[in-house]
Amino acid sequence: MTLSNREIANIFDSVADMLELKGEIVHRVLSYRHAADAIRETPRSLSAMAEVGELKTIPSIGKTLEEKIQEMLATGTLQMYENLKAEIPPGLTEILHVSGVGPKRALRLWKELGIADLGQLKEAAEAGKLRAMSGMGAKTEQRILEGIEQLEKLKTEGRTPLGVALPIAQSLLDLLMEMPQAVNGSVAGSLRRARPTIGDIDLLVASDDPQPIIERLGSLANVARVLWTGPEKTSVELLNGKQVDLLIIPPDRWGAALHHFTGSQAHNIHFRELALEKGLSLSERGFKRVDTGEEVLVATEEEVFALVGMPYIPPEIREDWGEIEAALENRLPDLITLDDMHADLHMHTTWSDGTLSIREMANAALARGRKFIVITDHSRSLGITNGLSIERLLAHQQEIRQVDREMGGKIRVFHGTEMEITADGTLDYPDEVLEKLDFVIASLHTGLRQPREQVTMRILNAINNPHVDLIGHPRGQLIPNREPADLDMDAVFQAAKASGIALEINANPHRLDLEAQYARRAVEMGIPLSINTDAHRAGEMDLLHYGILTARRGWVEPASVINTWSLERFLEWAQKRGR
DNA sequence: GCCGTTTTCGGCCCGACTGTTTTCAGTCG
Repeated sequence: MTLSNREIANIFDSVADMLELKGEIVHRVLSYRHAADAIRETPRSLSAMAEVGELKTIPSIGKTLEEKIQEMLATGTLQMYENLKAEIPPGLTEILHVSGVGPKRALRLWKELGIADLGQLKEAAEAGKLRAMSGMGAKTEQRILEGIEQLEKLKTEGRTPLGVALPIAQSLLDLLMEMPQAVNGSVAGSLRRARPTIGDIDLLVASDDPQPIIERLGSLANVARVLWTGPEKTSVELLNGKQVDLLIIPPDRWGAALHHFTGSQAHNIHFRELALEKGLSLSERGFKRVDTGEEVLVATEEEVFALVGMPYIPPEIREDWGEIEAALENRLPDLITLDDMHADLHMHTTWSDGTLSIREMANAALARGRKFIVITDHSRSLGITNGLSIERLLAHQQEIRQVDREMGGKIRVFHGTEMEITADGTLDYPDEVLEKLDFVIASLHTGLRQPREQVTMRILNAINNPHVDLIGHPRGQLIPNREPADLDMDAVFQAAKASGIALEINANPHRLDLEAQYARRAVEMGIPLSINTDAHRAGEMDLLHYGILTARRGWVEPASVINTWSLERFLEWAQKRGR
């Protein structure tokens, strides 16, 4: 059984933890961590890359780690890891992830108190045994207990989906920006980069008078308690348990601060190295000339980039996935925006599990400026959604044609389906039915936990059917708690490329599927993408921007997305696909 | 362990906060 990318990344992270506990130099530890992160963000399978000798094209993978990956692929294990596990109790790496416990403390907890896992740490802290150690007091003990609580909560609840955090953050920020002292404001952190899930909500406000703004946040209705407050920052916990960190920045330092707190950390490190090459040391407070020590304040992010000699890099792609090199060479992508979109090719009505009629959905789409839509109710085998029998599918078409006529050309309404790829891989409607439809989506909703070969075979079968135009939410993940299906994405992309089919970026914030790195790979291979809301009610049509954010993270330009095409071009493309 | 128009060795971002110190190590983002 070949190890997956995820499993290999997890082993590298464990190795990093154990090396850190052993007191290994920090840069060696970081090499393993960076490699683990890079592997998680790699859209191709390591085994396929190993076969063609391309492992070293992954950033942070050099000769040594390439060999270790090859060893894992060949043997299913890593001897070095096994040796480390014999030396360091594996449970000890768990307590390394408690906030307030680093490698030094973890090691001392083990050696001096015999604590080897999270449970033992909790027990000892509750019994007040930690404060006996030199350098540890009651406060540290308390902080560790809170850290354990936080970690346990994260395990049960998972991270916060973007679609939950962003509206909360934006509404809090709007309230703070009503203050006369607030000059400028932004969400920051992974939320501004639009990662699919985030930890804490980071807010930045520019002002010369922090206190009133800090007090305002603490007094808002959905704030449960103030966790901590200082002269320029504060942390609060919302009623829903989410933590919000607010930082107030002097307006003349805004650019540097916003850049710093947007990250990612990897982007910042790389960017600062470049700044140093230009004799500039960059921190969240601004630049400093290395030779004279003179401060150079930057009020806008544009100036931050300009001082290091590059154009503005949009926040969504600041992950150190090559954006800095691209900026230096003036080949940043012209990222897609919401304004580029004028079609939605995936939505449901009361014919299956939607809440509005075809007519109501058409009007809702028209009100949002869409020029054409496809009604794609579920197919017959998905009984729980009231999926359409062939007879109902044909009646469905009649009503759609009627609504399309009624709309008088203000918006075009087409007839499609979101057809099940059933558990045995057959498609839910025969070809002679599919060829009557304007547009066919095929999706997996069942059997997502099947073994890799089986689930991949099913999706390839759909891709290879000439009547299928789009694979809906290809990986089947649900954010934050359902993992994607174990698909061989290299095979999926190759088949998609060969068949000319499109792949979806499902805009629903619980899906965001394809995720950014896969979207980017698809574009690189010349596979068309389609960004759709999968709306079951009118309001869900307003979630389109999450799909746009995801596409932007994947370096997607408008031309790669069929929803940006003219009606004529879309129809011509769909015609060519077997009908 | 990675990486390279100041390359194959010697670097590897930067500052703030915390608690327990007696001048700073450890941790965090």
